Amino acid sequence: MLRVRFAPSPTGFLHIGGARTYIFNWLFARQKQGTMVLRIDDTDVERNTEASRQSIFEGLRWLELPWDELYSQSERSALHREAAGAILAKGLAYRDFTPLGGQAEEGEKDRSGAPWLCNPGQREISREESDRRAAAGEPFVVRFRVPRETVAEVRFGDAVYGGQGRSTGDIEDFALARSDGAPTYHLASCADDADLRISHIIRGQDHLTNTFKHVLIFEALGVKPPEFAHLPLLLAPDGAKLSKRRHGQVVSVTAYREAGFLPHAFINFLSLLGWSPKDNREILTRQELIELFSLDNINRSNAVVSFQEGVADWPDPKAMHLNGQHLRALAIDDLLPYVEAELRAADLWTGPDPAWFRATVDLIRSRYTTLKDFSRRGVAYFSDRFEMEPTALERLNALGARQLVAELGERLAATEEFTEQSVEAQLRALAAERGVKAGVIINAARAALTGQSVGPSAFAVFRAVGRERAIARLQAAGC
RNA sequence: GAGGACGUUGGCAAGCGGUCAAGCCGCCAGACUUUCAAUCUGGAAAUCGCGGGUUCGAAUCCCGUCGUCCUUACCA
Repeated sequence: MLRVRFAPSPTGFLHIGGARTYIFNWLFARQKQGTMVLRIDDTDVERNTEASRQSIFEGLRWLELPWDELYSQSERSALHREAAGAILAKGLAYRDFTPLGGQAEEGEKDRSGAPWLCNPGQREISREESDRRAAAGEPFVVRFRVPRETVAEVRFGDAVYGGQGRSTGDIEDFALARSDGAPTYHLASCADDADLRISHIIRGQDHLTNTFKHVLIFEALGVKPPEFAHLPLLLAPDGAKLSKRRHGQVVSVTAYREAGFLPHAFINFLSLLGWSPKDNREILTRQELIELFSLDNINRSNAVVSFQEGVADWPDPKAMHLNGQHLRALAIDDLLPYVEAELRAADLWTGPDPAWFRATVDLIRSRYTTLKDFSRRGVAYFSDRFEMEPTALERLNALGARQLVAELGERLAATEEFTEQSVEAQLRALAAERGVKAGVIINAARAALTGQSVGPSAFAVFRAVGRERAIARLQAAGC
């Protein structure tokens, strides 16, 4: 049974790198009929925040990619202590009584020589002495006894980066438990992965070198290590790792939601960062993504998210393009709920006639790229609170267009029939009578009806706006 | 400093020893159109980080070098 997990630590909002990791795990799990585990790695009590925890749930829920099981590491500390105790009992770890800060006291770490491996003498303390000092209350940190005498190299295979090996002489005696008894990330993570029977660990490449330690822990626990797949990192345009501090909101998942992204379009965009189906296809449905996803097709090089740094928090242009594509490709009925939510959020929801709403959304969506466009560029369709844009004003001011538009309004008011065909006939008749190009009135009418110089076919706009509102707007534009 | 990973046009990304190095986004132009978008067509943009080597032939193999990133905490 395949089981994967996403294990964020709640120390900041959910960023797009984390979201991509979750997406890859989810896709893999769904493809293999496996289980998606969400585990909040909150072992660092100091840095955890409830807001961050909520941000993770909020972001993940928005993606509409549900997890199957949920855990919090803080609720499993008994398991972690037990694991640390077991490794210690086996002699594969030892207590280090070096006072806290013993290393860092000299200030800057000495980077000029061989790497630090362990504190002198601590490895050799006998079990009896160790037990005695611990019982006496002397503080200690539990360190893994990296088997340098018996094992020359630690190895593991990575589905993305291939076979990895590292000399035990390059692996320091890392901590398993802190002096307050709390487990470290490495221990808690591995103990949980073992207990939760995680079969594949798919995570960021920043953990690639940590994996040697993890392999050691799994083996010490008497468990076969899971399969590993490390993902290339996501970088900012300047090549730096994405960070909230430096790059602001663009790196947070909620920023995309607020920018009017369709969850799936965002997923599609992220799935193409560090992975590709290799067959030129890019606009992919969720089902296609599930079917096509493969660990083998994950790249090894880091990918840059191309947002405009400094200018504004503007998403990657390709993400925008993908969103526009999905906005058009989605079955209209599947799109409606998103548009309704957007209009409600913008206080533009008036509970319109479903058939009208459906037709109108379908009419205008072809030139929109985000959900935000419905509440901004689309205001004139859903409310009367719209403003005349400068370019629209130009249309109205052309060649006495205002008078023509007002007259068209009067003629429409005098007729009962109001269809795209009837309006067009009347408009063209008016143009012919006045010796004006129909286009002038058409463009002016669109401007009067929507406040914009661009938009759908003007006659379709008449139908969408409706007879009463159209007449009123035409006449208002006349004066 | 040490260990590791990576380096194909502005971004994503095909390519895995053999045509003028795919495709997408973005950019420019044309077509279509009552406008815009979409769509279609065309264009500009890469000495495949750099230097050696192997080979009849290298982005693809080898060596070196530079750059970037990761790890090197009682943070995850």
